[in-house]
Amino acid sequence: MANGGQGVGHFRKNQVKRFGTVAYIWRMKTLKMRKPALFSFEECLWFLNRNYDDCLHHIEPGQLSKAICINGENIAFTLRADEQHLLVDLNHGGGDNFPEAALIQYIMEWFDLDRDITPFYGLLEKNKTLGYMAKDFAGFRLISIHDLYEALCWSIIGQQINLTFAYTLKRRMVEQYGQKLEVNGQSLYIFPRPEVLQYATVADLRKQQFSERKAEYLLLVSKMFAEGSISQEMVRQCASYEAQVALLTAIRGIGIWTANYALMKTLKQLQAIPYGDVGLLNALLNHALIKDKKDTVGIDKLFKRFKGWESYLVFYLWRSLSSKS
DNA sequence: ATCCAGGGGTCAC
DNA sequence: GTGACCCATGGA
Repeated sequence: MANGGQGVGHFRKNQVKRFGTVAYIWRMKTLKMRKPALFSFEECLWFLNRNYDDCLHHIEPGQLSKAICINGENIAFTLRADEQHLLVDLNHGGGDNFPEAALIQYIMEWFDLDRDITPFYGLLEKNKTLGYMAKDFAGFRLISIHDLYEALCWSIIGQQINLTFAYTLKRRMVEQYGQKLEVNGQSLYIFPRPEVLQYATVADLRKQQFSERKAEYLLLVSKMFAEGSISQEMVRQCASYEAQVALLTAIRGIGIWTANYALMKTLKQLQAIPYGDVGLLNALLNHALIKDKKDTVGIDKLFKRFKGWESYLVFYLWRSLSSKS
């Protein structure tokens, strides 16, 4: 936690709010985190808000709200930014031992704030075709998914269907099996725990329009996480990146794409490339960096120049698929 | 209607 | 290890 320790909290106000017949009282507190160089909150916020309906956060102009579970406790927060800081408004259901340090750490990891991405920008600027990204996408960061289970479920959901539908499926799953926090009149959801989802049936998920296979994959992964036959720590402790890929792809439903996606988004293995990803391939075609979708030679050639920053290149290429117009 | 979507398993060779 | 085939369903 490089900058995280600088979080300075102070009470802002006390509020009483009513939801139905129940009144909740909570304190609002604002933490300040210094923004690192080459970080743009606006750029990340825009990406999170692209054209999709993500049920795991709520966005309003200039701010981003999310519910998470820290140390077994469900909390919610809202992120804003000023010139030099990220501002974190805490919404908390009670108790004086708010896990501030853990929340700051969460945000640091969410937007990859601990990383000096100067070397990546050096590589970008050297590239004739992609150099524009250093300017157009300045401050964009690898936005992570903290929980490996969630990342794997999300990538299984997203296999071979369009993203709009994928987000629809995720919302159905999360609204049925996840937890909901009502904050400032807004519903914020937390991704389901495997201990809960493991008891769903294929038929349950089929009703939500998951395919039979996907339902099987999701339930298998849920059972494995619930019983501990796979865990984030287990993957983290693998001796090598290759061993991590092997451990994950040994699970039915997790292929090379899914494994790399999860390793990139959760463990931030920057050498992870989600091979075969249609978005990646389309971005490469758009930039005329490959001849066709089978041009693996062209892909290898490009990524070789971005050694150690492959995931960042993938993420920036994905970013290039959506335009702000 | 037709092709595509941020794939993966299975099976033949 | 490579390639053909199937799965399933919404979007454009």
